[in-house]
Amino acid sequence: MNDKDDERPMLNIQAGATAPPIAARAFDPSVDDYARVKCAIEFISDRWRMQPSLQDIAAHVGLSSSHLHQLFKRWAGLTPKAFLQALTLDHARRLLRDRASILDAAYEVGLSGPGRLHDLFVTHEAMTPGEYKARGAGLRLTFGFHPSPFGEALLVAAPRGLAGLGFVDADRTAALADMRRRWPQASFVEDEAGTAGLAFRVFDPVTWRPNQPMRIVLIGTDFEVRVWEALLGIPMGRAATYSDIARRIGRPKAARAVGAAVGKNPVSFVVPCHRVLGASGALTGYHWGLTRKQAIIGWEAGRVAADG
DNA sequence: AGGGCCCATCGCA
DNA sequence: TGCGATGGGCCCT
Repeated sequence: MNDKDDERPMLNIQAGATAPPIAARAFDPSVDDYARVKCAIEFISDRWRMQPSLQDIAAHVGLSSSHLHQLFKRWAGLTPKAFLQALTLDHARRLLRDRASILDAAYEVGLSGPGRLHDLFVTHEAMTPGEYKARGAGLRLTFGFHPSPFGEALLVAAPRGLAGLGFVDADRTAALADMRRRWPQASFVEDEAGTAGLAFRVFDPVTWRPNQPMRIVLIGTDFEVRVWEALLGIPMGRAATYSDIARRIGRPKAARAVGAAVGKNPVSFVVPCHRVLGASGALTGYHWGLTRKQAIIGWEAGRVAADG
């Protein structure tokens, strides 16, 4: 798949952009610098959920990116980017609290059953093995692009329910190609009006109600479907590790294979593959970009806090 | 063959 | 202690 990893260190050090404000240095650099570093730390702590770029932070404290980078590192001992990641990791670890019992509880309720608070209710069905092997032959899929809190989303609908959800980064073509690759034999028909309602429901938490669950269709191997079903048991605002999922589906040593299956989840966001983390709490990977994973996690943290 | 992994170990501060 | 780096095992496509 096209893994566009947007996690490159984002240091745009242009030759001309490095000149610090000379006037500011003239009187009391240390006090001034301290104030700026403090300001930067507060800024990052405040809005790590949005994953501000180095430039955002620099602009906020009134410095060039490279100057802030150097200054911050000198004072805080690590780069702004590293500091942001530390905050992020700390938050992710908190999400993992009670992760084992979370999956157990979900199982007792019945996967995706009613009773999970603050989440999109989902009923799912898997395609038959024959349908899976056909790679979508004879399957009519409609698709449409719609705005979402995480960039433009591509929704793919099968007659029985939502079959695919992805995101647009550079161009729509790439996102659509990604979906076509999953079911090469299926016919794809653009029907924006047809998928608009689905998109609206998926991304507007106000519309999430147990009495009208979201219907999704899971198309994959046996193993993959079991993994995806297990993902539906992780409540919003919580997280599990790859090995937790492996244990949950009765393959305690298959954590790595679980990782691969999670990565192939066709209905991202609705099947919450973003709630699976490495054992250390690190985010480790996301088909639609790690930054987006972070953004979704942050968005959910905000939702949970909002109606706490 | 090679992954969105994990655990044990081993060096460094 | 607490990290980062490494090596070997593991299991599904």
